[in-house]
Amino acid sequence: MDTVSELEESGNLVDSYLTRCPARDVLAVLADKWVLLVLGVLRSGEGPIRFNELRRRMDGITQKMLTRTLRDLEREGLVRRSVYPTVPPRVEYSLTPLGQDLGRITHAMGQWAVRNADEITTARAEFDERMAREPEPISS
Amino acid sequence: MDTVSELEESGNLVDSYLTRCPARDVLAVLADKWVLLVLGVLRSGEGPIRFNELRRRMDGITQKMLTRTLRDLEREGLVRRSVYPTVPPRVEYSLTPLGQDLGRITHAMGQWAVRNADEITTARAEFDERMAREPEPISS
DNA sequence: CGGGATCCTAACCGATACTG
DNA sequence: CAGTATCGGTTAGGATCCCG
Repeated sequence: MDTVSELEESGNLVDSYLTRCPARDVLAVLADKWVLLVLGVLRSGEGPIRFNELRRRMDGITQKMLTRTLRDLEREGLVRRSVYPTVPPRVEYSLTPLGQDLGRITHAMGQWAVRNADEITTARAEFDERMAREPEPISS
Repeated sequence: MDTVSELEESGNLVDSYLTRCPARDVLAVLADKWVLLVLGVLRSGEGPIRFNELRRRMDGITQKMLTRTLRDLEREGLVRRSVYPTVPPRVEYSLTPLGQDLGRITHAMGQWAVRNADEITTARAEFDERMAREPEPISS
């Protein structure tokens, strides 16, 4: 019962995350573009991924942000960090079962973004052009 | 076959939103706690919702952020804004079909956060305590 | 009622340099 | 390789006042 479509049925809990509560705090942590991307990369591979490999797979992230994001995810129990004290050092990251569970949902979001990117880009352009023509909202 | 290049050459599906692209830009917009919450509130109701009603349903958001978030979502074609030039003014917000589609996924994220909030809170506490006891990472 | 316009502060985050 | 530490610019966003 982990799929999005099945989860969608459980509307009984009636959005209890909309008010200030621990669940909403969790949601606030997930609402981060780097978090979404890191989860995406980690779940896309077959096994653990090393730090710089991870970084190479994510165009645009700085070392600082990747470190911080991984640390946060590890703290939340979504990512496991394995250190092998060799030289040079070797640190591998992978998703915990909890992280894999969440990864299914974030991956669905990513796929949704891919599918609808064009439509959204178009909508954005139309909106901007409407605003350019009608500086003040006209009441029809 | 451990390397990325080999994985890519083998024709494995690579999440196309992980690299810089329009889809990733879309994802970055969705990666916002207010966006997630607004979508959650809009889809929870049965019909259009007025501005202050929306605000009341979301504990903690300021008028400024709600206005900006709604404007962004309208720009992306996810939210429809209907103005009735009565006095006092009446402005109603609702999800477009595209917004409803996305709302199913974000709602799944919200529900996931509700289900796993306790586990994450616990993991967080354990992590913090481990860091307090082991200031330097121990290789074991 | 549904915002817009300002001011102002905390935080974010990139860039850079250093380390085991 | 996989980070930590620090500086500094930019911004997010809260608080407040105002308006049609």
